[in-house]
Amino acid sequence: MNERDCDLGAAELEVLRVLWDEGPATVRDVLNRLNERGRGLAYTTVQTFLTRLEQKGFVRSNKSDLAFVFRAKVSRDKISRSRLRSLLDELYDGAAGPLALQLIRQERFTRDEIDELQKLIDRLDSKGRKAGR
Amino acid sequence: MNERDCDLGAAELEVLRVLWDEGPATVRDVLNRLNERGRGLAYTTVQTFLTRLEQKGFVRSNKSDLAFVFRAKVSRDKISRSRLRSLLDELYDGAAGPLALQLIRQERFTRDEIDELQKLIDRLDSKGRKAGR
DNA sequence: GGAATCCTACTACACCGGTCGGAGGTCGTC
DNA sequence: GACGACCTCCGACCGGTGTAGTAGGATTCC
Repeated sequence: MNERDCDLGAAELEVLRVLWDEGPATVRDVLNRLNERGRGLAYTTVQTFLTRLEQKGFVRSNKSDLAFVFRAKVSRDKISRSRLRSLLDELYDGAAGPLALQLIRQERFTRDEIDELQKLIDRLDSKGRKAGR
Repeated sequence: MNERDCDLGAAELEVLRVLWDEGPATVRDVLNRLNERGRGLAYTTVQTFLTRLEQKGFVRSNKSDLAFVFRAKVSRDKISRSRLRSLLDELYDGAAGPLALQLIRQERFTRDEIDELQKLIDRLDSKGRKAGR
């Protein structure tokens, strides 16, 4: 679950996202969903991705009535954490500071997100201060 | 400079990092640096990476005295921004909030970084408040 | 001047990820 | 009971990335 991160190609991730967003789905479901989004793929391509995802342990399937139904075995958060970690390691030897600052500077946030961030920073702040002296 | 992001493999990035950290360097310099870090590579492998990086526009070289000297053409920040953006797009359709929260929750920060984060949040906060009402 | 050393250029190869096509089952319908 | 619509399984292809070997020019050093 650590190294596996990079085992996920961009297209495979797209497919996984459909499962996250839509819940359990068949090959055809996923295909339709992707086509709606303008991603033109062949049926068998999607199938390939799903079976590869299953081999890699990101997805599991049950044979239902007519077709296999696939569902995600890993959460978006888990992948996100792992990806984030890789990014930090690859670029900053694991230091989170630079990326965090960049992220806050560069991107936009909602009111709620800002409040939540504020809360988190407060916590860090007080903890740091206590430990620091 | 946008799509190019993914044009950078993990190993290529390692090489680029040496140029960021050490400044301009020859193939041998980079090789030595990587070997010090326990990364065992053949001379020609490093050479391949450097020439590929040059073809892709991430690096440029000048023939100096004996050997070519390579230097980075893109900054770590630029790559970082681009990578971060990809991550956001791939996982959250570009929304920065979830990742920011995760980052702050999951990672550790120095006192200075916390202070800096606090400053940035303050700015967001006041701006948001003004615009919000 | 021949050996050792260093550099560059070119080629090679395997693996992975993105993309499909075809062969061969099952099921509903006319 | 043949046809069409689906589904699954398996194999294939191609480009990119990681990794390296070899050939051959230049420099140095005895």
